[in-house]
Amino acid sequence: MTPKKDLSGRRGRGRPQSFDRKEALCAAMRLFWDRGYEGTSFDDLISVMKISASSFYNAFGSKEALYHEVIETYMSVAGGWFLDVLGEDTDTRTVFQDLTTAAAVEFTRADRPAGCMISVAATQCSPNQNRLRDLLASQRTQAEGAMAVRLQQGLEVGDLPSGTDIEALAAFYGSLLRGMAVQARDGASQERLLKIARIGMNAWPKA
Amino acid sequence: MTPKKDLSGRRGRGRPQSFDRKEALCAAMRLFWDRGYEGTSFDDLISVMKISASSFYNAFGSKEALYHEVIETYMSVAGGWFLDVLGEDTDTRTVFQDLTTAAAVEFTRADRPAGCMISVAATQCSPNQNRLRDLLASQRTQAEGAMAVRLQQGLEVGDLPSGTDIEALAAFYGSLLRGMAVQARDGASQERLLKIARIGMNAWPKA
DNA sequence: GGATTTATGGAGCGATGACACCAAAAAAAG
DNA sequence: CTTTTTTTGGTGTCATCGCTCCATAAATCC
Repeated sequence: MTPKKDLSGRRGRGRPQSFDRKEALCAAMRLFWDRGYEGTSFDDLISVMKISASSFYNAFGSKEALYHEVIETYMSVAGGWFLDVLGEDTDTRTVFQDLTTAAAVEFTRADRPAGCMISVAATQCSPNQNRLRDLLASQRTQAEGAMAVRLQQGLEVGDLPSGTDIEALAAFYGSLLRGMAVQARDGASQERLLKIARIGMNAWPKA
Repeated sequence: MTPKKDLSGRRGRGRPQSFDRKEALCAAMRLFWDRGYEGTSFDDLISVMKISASSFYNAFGSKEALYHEVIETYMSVAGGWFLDVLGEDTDTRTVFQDLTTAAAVEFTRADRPAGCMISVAATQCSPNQNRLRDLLASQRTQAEGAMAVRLQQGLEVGDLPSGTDIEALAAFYGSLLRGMAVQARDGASQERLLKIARIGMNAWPKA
């Protein structure tokens, strides 16, 4: 019988929100991106979001609910390049070349935390956070699935040698991207990542 | 003027330790490996180590000191295969082929947590743990350095085309291994990792 | 205007985190 | 034996965690 509070920030009757929901969400994203879920404390969150504890729960429900929203935001904003590149209208090899070089660039942007928020998140965590870990793992798997789909198209069009193991190739590029994300977190430069990307393309199947 | 308590478990005068230090260390390793530093609570630790809080501090000093010991243990025990393979007396390509396939095997052993404890650790963490994060990052860098050394030897012996960018190649295989470690954590099978390893060897420089 | 609805500020809560203290226990040294 | 040294069990501490409650403020609806 809970009336299911509306958290989406719609305008209506009562007192209006005194902060910008999207801004707060982005601030939270940066912090989660940098420190991970467990490494980000509640107090630090409301501090960078510039809201009070009550406003926080009123607007976002809970730390975990906020994190879910942040992931969605990340996927559509900061991680949007991924699906964009996969959707490019060129041959399959060029798509993956662009994918790896774009990763090198995106993982080392000065205005954002290094690496990919999803790739490096919650590979180890306390048992309380197992649900979150599984969610992130499934996001990673989905990303790989999207690559596999594009590769499959390439196979059908003849961009790849028939008999190519699509799943394996997707897994390879998935591994490479995740590894690059970790390297970026460890401080690797863009040039370094670009070199890795270039070498990674040498593994592209020969005709 | 602190007398610097001896924590190494030597035998001497007083009451003897009622537990096996190495066993406790290995139990701690498994837990840290599985859950990471911040994800592992003190109470869980002393529980799997089967010792009391006092014994814990008496024998290991602190949670962080224990973690450092665990890392050393990991490097010499569970991660020993890495330097072993790098030290193999064969041509450079075979060494790296063995390295990637060994990683696929070691990352998916049924008797241990999946992936590499160092590769997947503390890429995101709270500011309190920045020192630990930097330590782990430097361990990862060192591992890559060891690969670079072996590649350089290969270059000098003629196993690699002259002009090969050694640092970049080491970075590539470093990325690949880290990515494989994350995949393993996400539940990838050994077969899958072996395929990734095989594809990764296609990136090996052509003469 | 008053009633209603929603957001805010501030104080505080229970649980858990890592750790400290101390008296008792168990060994070697004399 | 006594003394000395070290480990152990049990309890307590202090900070932080994520979260809740409540009175008040600010908007809309009638």
